[in-house]
Amino acid sequence: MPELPEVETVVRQLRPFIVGKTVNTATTLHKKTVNYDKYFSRRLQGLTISTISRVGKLIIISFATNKNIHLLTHLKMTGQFFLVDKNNAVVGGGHTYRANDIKSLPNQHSRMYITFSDNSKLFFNDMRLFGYTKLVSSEELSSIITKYGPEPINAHFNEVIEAVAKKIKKKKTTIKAALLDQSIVAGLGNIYVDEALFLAKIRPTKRCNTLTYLQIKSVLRFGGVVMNDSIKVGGTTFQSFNDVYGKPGNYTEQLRVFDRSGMECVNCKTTIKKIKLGGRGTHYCPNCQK
DNA sequence: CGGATTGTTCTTCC
DNA sequence: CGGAAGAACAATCC
Repeated sequence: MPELPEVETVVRQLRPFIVGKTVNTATTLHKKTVNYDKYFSRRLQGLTISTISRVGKLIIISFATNKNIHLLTHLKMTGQFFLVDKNNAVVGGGHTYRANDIKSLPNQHSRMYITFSDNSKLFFNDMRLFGYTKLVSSEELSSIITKYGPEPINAHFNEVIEAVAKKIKKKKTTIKAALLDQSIVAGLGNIYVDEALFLAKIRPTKRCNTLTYLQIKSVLRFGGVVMNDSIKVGGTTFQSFNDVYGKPGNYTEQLRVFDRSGMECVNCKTTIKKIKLGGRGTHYCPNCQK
């Protein structure tokens, strides 16, 4: 599930723990996770982490000692990081999508872990194996980043909102599909798209080219609002997302339509409807959203 | 047991 | 060539 706010939460929590640390060993437990890179461990060994950042939902770890190598992580649906101290205790304890299976790591969902020179560890767990942690050059990284559209939470988003709206207006797909397209705007996923469309009073099924510029800009701005609000409380917990300390985010209780099918609309008490759109569960209020 | 599940990428069709 | 739609990826949970 992790969307931009959850990824941002993870990055902020990992940052003080891993920046400045030096990789002693990297252990691959599942080859797919590291993109079948035979030299994954060898390439990471001895590198000192300088920064951890994020573009959309993609996590980027860079190194002071070799500026041409970057560790890219996409959590996809079920990827999770866990920090373990030098005594092998999961920092902060906690739980995951299965309440008690991170008491000792690695466990059956651990796919890769890094042991730092101080003997602390960073685990990457991923039940469904869609996520990855792979090494790329600076050139590869740049070409990957250029494929991402602007983020609605960016302070300068207003300067590009017209251009983004223009792009969306030209499309014939549903507005939901356009908002999920990371090359148009980065960061929104299934949850925050449904939330933003609710606040903008637009049905997810509406075709882009039938919306006004005002409507398109409205839903883009609301996308920024819901993601910013979510970041403030540590993201949304739904099924599998927990922060690196194993705690759930608190935005779940603020969701207005997502996962609320059959419940009353917070505005008008109409029953929230759930449909399938583009293969994704889609939630909306049939009265508020036109 | 059938159907559902958060994201992205590839394939197929037009 | 390009956009749109749907499948595929894998392992669960309900």
